[in-house]
Amino acid sequence: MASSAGRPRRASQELLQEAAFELFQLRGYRSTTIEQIARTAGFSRATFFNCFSSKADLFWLETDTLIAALRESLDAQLSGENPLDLRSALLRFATGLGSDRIPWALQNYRLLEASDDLVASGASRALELNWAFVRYLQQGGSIDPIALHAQAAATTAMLVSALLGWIDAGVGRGDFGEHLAHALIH
Amino acid sequence: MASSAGRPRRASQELLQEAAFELFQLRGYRSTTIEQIARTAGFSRATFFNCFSSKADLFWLETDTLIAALRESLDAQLSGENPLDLRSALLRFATGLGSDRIPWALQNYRLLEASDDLVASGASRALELNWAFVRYLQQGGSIDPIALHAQAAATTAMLVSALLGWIDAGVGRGDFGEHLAHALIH
DNA sequence: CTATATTATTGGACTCAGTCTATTAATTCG
DNA sequence: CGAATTAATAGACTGAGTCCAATAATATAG
Repeated sequence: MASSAGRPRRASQELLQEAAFELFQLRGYRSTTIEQIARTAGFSRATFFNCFSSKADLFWLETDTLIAALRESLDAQLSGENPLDLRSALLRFATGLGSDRIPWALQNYRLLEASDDLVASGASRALELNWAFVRYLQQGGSIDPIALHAQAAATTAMLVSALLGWIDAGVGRGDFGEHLAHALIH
Repeated sequence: MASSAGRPRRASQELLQEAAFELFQLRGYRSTTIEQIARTAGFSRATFFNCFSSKADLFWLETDTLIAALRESLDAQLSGENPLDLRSALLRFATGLGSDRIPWALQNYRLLEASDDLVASGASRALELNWAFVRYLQQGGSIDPIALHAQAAATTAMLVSALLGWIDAGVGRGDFGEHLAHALIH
């Protein structure tokens, strides 16, 4: 078996992330160096780059799995009998979403302002969502491609806007689905 | 007079930009170093940072003046007698816009994919537009703030989507206003 | 038990962006 | 001519990200 050969793994994304978030809260994202993160977790800088390809990727770890879940949910819709329209499919996914499943990175999204690489990597996540929505709309009725891309982009923007607004609402915020329903016009 | 004292300026943003775009087309954005740009224009790396605070700022120079023009146009609307709604105000601005006034950077927006700092700086331009739209909508009717922010975000996204689609349409593309009218739903 | 293959960890060198400081060069004004 | 002012520059520094060579820890084959 190939998985049990060679020197066993000691480092993991989770261990590094744990150390990183502690330091981020202490000194902020920007002034926390990769060297510090790695050493705090008990590893070397080189090992950090065995687990993550950048400091920003570490930041988005949990968010990426949430996005993957959303994409799977959309795929499941499409392969079902009567797929919902995009708006309804998003609302269904959002309704099941408790405050406790929101990634640390999203809860602390204000950190984004502090660093260029965070903005860039955040934007690339938004673009990934956008492509998923484009594909979803393409499966539905055949619209003018310009309008289709515009609608996907609008949906992405409204989703992100709603998410950040919901997070800003603080601990007393209700269900995300309800909040999203207000934002997703048409 | 303070403007005529001291050593006269030789370097300018325009000179550096000219050299940069030539190199970008030759070797791409990422593999063109600031040192190369500065030396090609006949200056030192240090002087580059007297004119631009980053490599990305150089890229967006013309685009920033276009955005400023749009913002002025919106401000003029708001201070007039009967301000148009946001959609109409954007369409009016877009209609006067010929292919020749599109910045080099936007025409070559595919370079964005090559580099993180370009994505980040592009995203910050989009956010700037978004804030302008938020302010514009706030002057109009008083809507639910969630819906207002969502609509501003949607408008920003549709505008960018339409712009890139229009650029992709190539030399035969018609007026931008017409293209934008298809994308700006509701 | 020993040799070997395999994989993880590490150190170190390198490039480039961006920041900062001190120095030098070119000009105007008194 | 000298002083003040401002531009250009060199050079050192930090930190991200890449790359490679060396080493350490395991499994397995002989």
